[in-house]
Amino acid sequence: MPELPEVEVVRRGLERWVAHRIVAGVEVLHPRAVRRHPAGAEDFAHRVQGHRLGLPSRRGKYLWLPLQDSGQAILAHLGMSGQLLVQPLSAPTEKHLRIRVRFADTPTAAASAAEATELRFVDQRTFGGLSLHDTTPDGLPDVIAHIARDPLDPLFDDEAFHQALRRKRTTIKRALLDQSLISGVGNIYADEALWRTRVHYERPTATFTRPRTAELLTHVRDVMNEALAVGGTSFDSLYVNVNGESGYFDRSLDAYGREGLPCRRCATPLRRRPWMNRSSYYCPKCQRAPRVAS
DNA sequence: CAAGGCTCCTGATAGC
DNA sequence: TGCTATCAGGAGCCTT
Repeated sequence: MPELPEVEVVRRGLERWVAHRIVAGVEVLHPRAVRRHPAGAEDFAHRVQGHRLGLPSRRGKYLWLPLQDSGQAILAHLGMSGQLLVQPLSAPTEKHLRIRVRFADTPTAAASAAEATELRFVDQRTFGGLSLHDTTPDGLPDVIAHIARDPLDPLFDDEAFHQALRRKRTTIKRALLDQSLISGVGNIYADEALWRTRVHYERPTATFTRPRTAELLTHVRDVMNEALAVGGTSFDSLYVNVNGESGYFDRSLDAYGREGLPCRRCATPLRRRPWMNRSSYYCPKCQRAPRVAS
């Protein structure tokens, strides 16, 4: 379940291992992996071939690789289970390999042919994918213009976010997951930030005071930065960095996945509630349910 | 227009 | 043993 910290770990890996390399060829092994590329797999492969990759960027859970001197970028979303792996050419084909990107060069002059690497998009549940898009003057792929800046973006506007919460007629967890208000937050970090702020997931956003919004944003940023520092959250092999390694933040989670376990603040057993086709984990004592509007 | 619900997908796991 | 049901969930799209 890659959210902002996990995607940022992947972005950093791409920056180190594939930036500035020239694409020799692209092989699409599953059409669903390029479903956001309307012209299809063949068109995608053809248009990427021969271009040099620029520095990878990220907004929220989206990341993209600019194609130098083309005004276009390869946009990637990992969905539920997507992985971007930098693998030796000799590595066995993964069971869920969807797209393979070969390069014209080798990473260093000293690297032997056997050590040369390629980029692989592997995705078990096929919610993720790659696509090619024009970029706006500020370098953003045009199809994600509606995605808000994320809380780690220096240009994220805290006051505008607060005002948006005040205007909305919805509840706080829905707002945190609304990528057009704040991007990069998914189910795990939403539950973690709400637990830290002692706020119930169904609190109406219109009740948020400016200090409470500020506190929530601080906790969102803290939990994401702490996760980033240890390589992200991994429950299994579905989320890994570009070298196939797992992160360690799952050991630090206070709410998510802890149904029945004692709250680390007050020892009350945490609860899990079905919510929007997923689950919300919370402490029934620290995070009081809001009074139901009559 | 805003808000909320539906749907895509595969594999692990539980229950019978 | 082998079947079915359930769960994981991001975000585009559809309905209300």
